[in-house]
Amino acid sequence: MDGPLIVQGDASVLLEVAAPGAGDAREQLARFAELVKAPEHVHTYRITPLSVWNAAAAGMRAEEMVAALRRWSRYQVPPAVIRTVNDLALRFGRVALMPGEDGLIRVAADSAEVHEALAHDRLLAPYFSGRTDGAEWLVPEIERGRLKRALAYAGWPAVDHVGYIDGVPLGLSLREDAGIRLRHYQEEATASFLATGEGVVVLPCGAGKTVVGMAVMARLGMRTLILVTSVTAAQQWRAELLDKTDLESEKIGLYTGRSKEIRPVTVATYQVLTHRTSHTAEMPHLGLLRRQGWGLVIYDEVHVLPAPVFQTTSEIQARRRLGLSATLVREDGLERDVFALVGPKRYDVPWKELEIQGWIAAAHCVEIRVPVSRELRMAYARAPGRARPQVAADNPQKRPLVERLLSRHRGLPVLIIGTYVSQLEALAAQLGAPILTGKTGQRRRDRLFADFRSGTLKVLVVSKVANYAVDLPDAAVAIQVSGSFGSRQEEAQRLGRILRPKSGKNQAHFYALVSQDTVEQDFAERRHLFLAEQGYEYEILTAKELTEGADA
DNA sequence: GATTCTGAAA
DNA sequence: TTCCCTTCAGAATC
Repeated sequence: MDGPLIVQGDASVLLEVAAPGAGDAREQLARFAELVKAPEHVHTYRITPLSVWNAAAAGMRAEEMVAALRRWSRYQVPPAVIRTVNDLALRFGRVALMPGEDGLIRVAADSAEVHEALAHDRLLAPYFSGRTDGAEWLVPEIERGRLKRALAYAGWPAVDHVGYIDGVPLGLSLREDAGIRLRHYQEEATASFLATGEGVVVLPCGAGKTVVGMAVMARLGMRTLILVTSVTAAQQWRAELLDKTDLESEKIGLYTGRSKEIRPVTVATYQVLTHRTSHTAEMPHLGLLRRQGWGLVIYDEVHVLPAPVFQTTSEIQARRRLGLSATLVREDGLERDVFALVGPKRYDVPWKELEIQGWIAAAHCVEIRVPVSRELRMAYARAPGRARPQVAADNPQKRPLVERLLSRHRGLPVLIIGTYVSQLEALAAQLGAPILTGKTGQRRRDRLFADFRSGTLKVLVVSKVANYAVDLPDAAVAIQVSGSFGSRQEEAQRLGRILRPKSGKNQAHFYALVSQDTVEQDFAERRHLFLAEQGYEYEILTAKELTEGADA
């Protein structure tokens, strides 16, 4: 009677963090349930259709999910929850899409009941009004994507056996002679993607997602379109391709605002694809995605894939599609579109596991509750709701704590990260550290990065550029002095800045400074979700405890 | 032709 | 709910 899980009838699951076996329980639970709350002692997970389907797509069976609940549950698992898990997991794959003739695909349910359910679903009616062939529906191939999306929203995610068209052949291979080898998890990720030809591979920052992309390209040997979030990321993909594969430089093209090269391997920004001159104008570059010849489309950072790209993606279901991401979490609720149109999750690995194997650094995460002076408390109370986050963040009592942390980690490279430029500018001036914001020109950026990398510069203050700048050097310590509206993605990015393996003790430190009893504390709690999801424990300290602890 | 600036969009 | 960063195209400048 001391299991770490409490499974409730509404399909929510409570995890008592300190209970024996909590670590193992979480690892198994996280494969098929979604974390929705993560305060100190009891974390709340929810079993959702999408969480179960993604687990099923990644190879987890219904019995394994039920067994995990039974094994770790403190009390008897409610039968309704077992039914829910079984029902959801078994729904995945009850409907199959198969190749047909005359530009049609066949849609088959595996039983009369499922067939009945589909036939009466209003979301699906538009697709099933045409021809049928016995127990199967015949749907035009062009509807393949929209149908899959509708099926996912209707609760019957389809397994797609229609197959893919091959792109124009393109020979390339990884430079194995130069020591470019796949790590075992990269090998597994590549294999699980290639077993189908669509889907998402989830790996932490710094774990070599691009290598998985290149391995897939090499095995397929076809022209490839790679979609990325920024010009810098595009340049990095090209550099990586040149470094790790035998592709010649003239076969790689960059398609951005500046250059419009279309080559056998083309790296394009999402932005250029979705750019339009006015609200109503069409998107002149979106056609790049539809061009003939691509045998593979890679969606880098698929968790930020913009909505218009989904639409076109639904039209190219006959191409192989690989999504790469550090997290499947989206803040806009389009997870189901990623699932239906790019594909389900094919592979992920808990960050903690990579940490144990030494592929990423271990992270010590601490939230420090900073007291709020009377004056600030008054200003906070008077401020209109929308101004409060900034008032709360801009707490002068954070500065001595930052200094404390700096002296504790003297000699290590430290990033001080925040949201509000004015706060950061003041802090940088007080600490005598240089600051990098969006306004900082590329030349100064390069110089700061170089100094930071070489170690002549130990402390760098950065604004939200830290969320975007892929060329920002890694650090061993991150101190977050303000964060925006509880974005889990942001937390993931910022933690990713310190996770690259360290020489010596493979240990990184992440501090979040939060004004006590303000909205900042609520935001922080939401952001922790991401960390807790990956199995990181968050230590919560008061400012007093921090100062006393530092002396010990 | 390359660089730098601008506003708009997201 | 915000603020921030980035990108794009087009125009101006050398």
